[in-house]
Amino acid sequence: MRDRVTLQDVADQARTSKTTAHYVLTGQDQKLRIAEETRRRVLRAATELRYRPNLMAKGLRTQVTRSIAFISDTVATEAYAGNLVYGAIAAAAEHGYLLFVCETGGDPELEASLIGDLASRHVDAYVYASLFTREVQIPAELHFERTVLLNCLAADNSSPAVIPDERQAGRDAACALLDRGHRRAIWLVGEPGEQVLAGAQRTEGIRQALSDAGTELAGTVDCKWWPEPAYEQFGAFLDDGGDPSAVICLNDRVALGVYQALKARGRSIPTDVSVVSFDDSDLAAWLQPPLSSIALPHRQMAAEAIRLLMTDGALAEHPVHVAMPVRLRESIGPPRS
Amino acid sequence: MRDRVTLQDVADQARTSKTTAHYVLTGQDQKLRIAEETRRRVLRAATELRYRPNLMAKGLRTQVTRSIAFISDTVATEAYAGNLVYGAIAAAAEHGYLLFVCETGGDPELEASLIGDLASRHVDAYVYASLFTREVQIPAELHFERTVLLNCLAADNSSPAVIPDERQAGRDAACALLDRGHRRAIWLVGEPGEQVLAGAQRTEGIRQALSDAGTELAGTVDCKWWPEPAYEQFGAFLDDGGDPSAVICLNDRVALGVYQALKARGRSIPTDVSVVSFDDSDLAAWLQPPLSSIALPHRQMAAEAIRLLMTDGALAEHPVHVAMPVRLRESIGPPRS
DNA sequence: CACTAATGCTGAATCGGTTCAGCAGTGATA
DNA sequence: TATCACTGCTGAACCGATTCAGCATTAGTG
Repeated sequence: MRDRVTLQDVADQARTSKTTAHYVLTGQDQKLRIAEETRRRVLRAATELRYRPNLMAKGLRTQVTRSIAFISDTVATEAYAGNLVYGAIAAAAEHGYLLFVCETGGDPELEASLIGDLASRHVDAYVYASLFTREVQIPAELHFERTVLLNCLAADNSSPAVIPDERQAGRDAACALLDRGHRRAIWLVGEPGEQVLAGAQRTEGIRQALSDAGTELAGTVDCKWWPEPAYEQFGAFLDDGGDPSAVICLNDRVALGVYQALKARGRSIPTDVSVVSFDDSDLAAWLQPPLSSIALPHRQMAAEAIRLLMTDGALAEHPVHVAMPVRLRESIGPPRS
Repeated sequence: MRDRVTLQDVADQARTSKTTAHYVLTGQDQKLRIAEETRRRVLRAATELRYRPNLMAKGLRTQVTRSIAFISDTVATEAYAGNLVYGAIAAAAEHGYLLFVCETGGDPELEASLIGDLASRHVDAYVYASLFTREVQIPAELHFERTVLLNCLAADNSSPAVIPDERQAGRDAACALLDRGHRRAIWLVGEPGEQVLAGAQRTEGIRQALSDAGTELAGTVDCKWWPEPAYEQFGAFLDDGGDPSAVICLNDRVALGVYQALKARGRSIPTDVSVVSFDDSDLAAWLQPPLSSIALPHRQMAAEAIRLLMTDGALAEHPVHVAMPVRLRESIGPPRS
C-alpha cells in the first residue's frame, strides 16, 4: 500500500492552493479564470505525482459515489442469466460506474441487511434483478431510492422495469414454423404456467400467431422445464401415437429432452419433426441439428436498465420491453408432404 | 432519498456527545467506562432514528472500506465459470464485505484504468480471477495491494493463488474407468495443449494413473474443446475403425460431441463405450445417459480465495490446490467382455 | 481537609475533496 | 485621485465518523 497522494500534495508541488488545483483538475478552470501557466503547473504536478482523487472523500462531500448496487435473487443457479450481471457491469463501466454485485438467495432478511449496507455506502442507484422473469415485491427501502427492475416487474408497476418481450417471442417462434409451411400438428411442450411471465406470455404469443394464420396448437405436452421430464413426457406422448409435425419447446432444456426422445425413436429433426425453442442458451447451438431458438437478450436488457438509471428512467414508458432475437438454425424444415 | 441520520443526531437525541455515542455504537463501551443508563439511551436513539453509519465517512478516516475488487478477464463467455463470482460474493458477504465485480475483457488498458478507479475507492483487497486456469501476468499496481489470484497463477508465483487440482482430477478420471475394470482401448479426446494448465495437467494425471495400473492410453483424438470439432474428429476416428472401450473427454463440451458421434453410429453408452469427462457443467447431468464428470469446484475455490484474503494468505502455502469432486453417473460401465 | 484515583464524559482535530465567500492586484474610467 | 471592473487566486467551512487528550465530578485515603 503505497502512500496516497492528496490534492494538497499536488497543490504544494504546483505552488498553489488546494482550491486552485481542484478547479484545474476537475476541468472547471474556465469558470474560475485560472491562468494557463498555473493550469499547466497543476496538471504537471498531478501527473508526476500520479495523483488519484480519493473517491471516499469526494463522495462524502458530494453524496455521489459512482457506484451502483446490483441485487439479484439467485443468478447463480441459471448459468446463462449471468449475462444480466455482465451486461450491467459493462454498461455501467461505460459511464464510469462500478457495480456492487449482491445475491440475496431469495432471503428477505438477508436482502434487508444488504440494502442497509448498500445504503450505508451511499450507492447512487439500485438494479433489482431476477433470474427468471416474474413479478416481485421490492423492499420498501428501495422506493426511496433510484431503482430499476431488471427481468422482473413490480406488482404495482411503481418502478421502471426492463423485461424481455416474451409475447412477441412467442409469435416469432410460431412464425418461424408457419413461414416454413407448418399449419397442422404443431405441439407445445412445457408447462405454460410454471414461470409466471415467460410461460404464459410465450404461450399467448404462440396462440395469437397461429390464430392469425388460421390454425391452432394441436395440443400441449405438459412437463417441467427440464430435460428429463421433457424426455419422459414427450417420449410417452410419442409412444402413445403422438405424431407432431412441429414442436415448440418452452425452453432449450425442454428441447434437449425432446431431441433425446425423438432420436431414441429414430425420428429425424427436421425431416420428420421441426423443433423451435426459447432462451438460446449455449446448448442450442451445440445440439445436432443446431436448435432454432428465440434468445433471451440479457445483455441488452441490462444495458437498457443502466441506461434508464443514467437518464432518469422515471420519464420512460415502462415496463420497457426488449425484443428477443430469433436465431434460426437447422432444426426447422418444411412439414412432411 | 430520505434524509440521512448522522451520529450527531443520535447523540443529540440521547443527550450526550458524538464521542460517547460512537463508543457505545461500536461496542467499545467497556473500554471507555460508559454508564449503563447512557448506553441504553444511545442505543434507543439509534434504533428509533434508524441510524446507519456512513461508510464513506468511516472509510475516509479508517482507510477500511469492507469492499473487495473482483477483477476477471471475461467470465461471461463461459457460463459455468459464473460460480467463481458468486462463490466469491457469498464468501465475502459472510465476512461483511461487498464485491465490486469488474471485467477487463482482457484489455490491459481497461484493466489499468479499472485498477486505478478501484484504488481511488480504496478497496481493501483484490481478487484477480481468470476464466480458465492459466498463467497470468498481474498488473504491477497489484503487487502493492492485498491480492489473491483465483483460477490462475502468477509466472513468478509471487501472489497467493487458488487453482483446481487438475492433475489429481486426471488421476480420478482414469481411476473411475480402472475401477470398473477398463484396462485397454482407453482413448483421450481433446487437445491436451490447448489450455495451458488444464489440458496438460489433466492429461498428465491420466497417464500417471494408467501407468500406475500397468496400462496406458490407447491413443488420442485431437480436437478443439467444443462439441462440433469433437463430433467431427471422434466420428472420423470411429469411421476409421476406432473401437474404444472407454473415452476420456477433456471437457463436457467435447463429451457432448462424443455422445453425438457415438449415438449417430448406434453405439451405446455405457454398454459399448464408457465415457468420462471434466468440468461437470449443467450439461453433464442432462445428457443421456448422465455423464460422469470431474467437477470444477468454482465455488469452493472462490471461498478459499476469500479466506486467504481474510487471514493474510501470505502465510499459506501456495498455490492452494482445491480438490475436484468426482461425479459418477451412468456413463461408465464395465468393459465389453 | 487536602490529595489521589476512579468514573463518566466531551472538545477538537483528523481523513481529503468540494465549494462559497472574498481578497489582492492591475488597468480603465470618471 | 477615487471608483469600478476584471483577473487570478486563497482561506476556511463542510461532509460524518474516528480518536486522542483531557476535564469535571465523586469516592476513597492519609
